[in-house]
Amino acid sequence: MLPPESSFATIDDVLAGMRQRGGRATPARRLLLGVLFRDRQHRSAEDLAGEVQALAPDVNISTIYRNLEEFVRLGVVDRVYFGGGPATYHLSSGRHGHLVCDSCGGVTEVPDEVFVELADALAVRYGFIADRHQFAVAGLCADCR
Amino acid sequence: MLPPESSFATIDDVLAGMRQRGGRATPARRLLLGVLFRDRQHRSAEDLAGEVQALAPDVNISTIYRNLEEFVRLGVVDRVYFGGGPATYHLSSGRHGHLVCDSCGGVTEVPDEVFVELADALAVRYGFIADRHQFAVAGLCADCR
DNA sequence: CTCTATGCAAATCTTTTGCACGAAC
DNA sequence: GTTCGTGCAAAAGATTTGCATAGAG
Repeated sequence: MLPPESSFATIDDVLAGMRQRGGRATPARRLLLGVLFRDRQHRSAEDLAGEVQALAPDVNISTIYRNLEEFVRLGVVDRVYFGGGPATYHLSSGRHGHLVCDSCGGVTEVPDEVFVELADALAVRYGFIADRHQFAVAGLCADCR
Repeated sequence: MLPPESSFATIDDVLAGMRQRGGRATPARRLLLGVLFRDRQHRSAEDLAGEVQALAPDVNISTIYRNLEEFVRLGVVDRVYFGGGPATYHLSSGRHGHLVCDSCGGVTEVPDEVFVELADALAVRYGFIADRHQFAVAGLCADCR
């Protein structure tokens, strides 16, 4: 019943997946994937662009956006919106939720199990299928309250 | 233990609250409150501006933003961010969560009870105090799946 | 050689801000 | 009369798009 975990374990896996769809393995994609695989934190498109540009200064941010979009479609990357700020992206790893602190902006990842009960209740009572990759709860973290 | 429900039942209640803080009861505020009280749906600042401007065409959208900000601070209005779109605002009514459909964009309000269990679990296990006015879960609604 | 991806610039959309004037108290 | 609120215009931040060209297959 659970949807499968991402089947892309390496950068070349992803690029192979893109080629199957008629896409191409470009240096910009390789670099962006390198940055995404190197560190699984939640980063904005601008952050990611900065890290890619440290390696290849003329990769444009519009290329970053276009490729992130593509990776999200492929299921390689999750996009999560926190509050009003920019979207954040991270490698689609184990299903998890996000606790976003309104005060310090910090993000805590919490395992999926915590949300199972809620997700089931929503399914049963409202016929609503929660997207478990996008769970984000706003509030105050332990440090800030 | 539960924080109190909003103590502003009418437009004049709110304006009185503003005066206590050294603020003023202006026509623009009265109109915006009128629009907010008339219909408790979730609307963007632009939507609200449109409805106010139908009554007073030269109320500027920056005034709408400034007043919404003020109302949020006062606890009169809740601001909720859905996905990447514009923030939505609605009168701070009974505590509730939001189910946002990724497909049709519809918003379903669900009573707070559904989230109590999760909020308690987050508090106990992570020391995280969830903001119950901002609960928003993304997924697919009953109609769209 | 073909067609996709990229760089660059400009456009779009949402929200915020500076400033001078008008209005509430 | 003060001080706060407003309109207007401009700025700011995030993201998207058009177009000509470079480059992957």
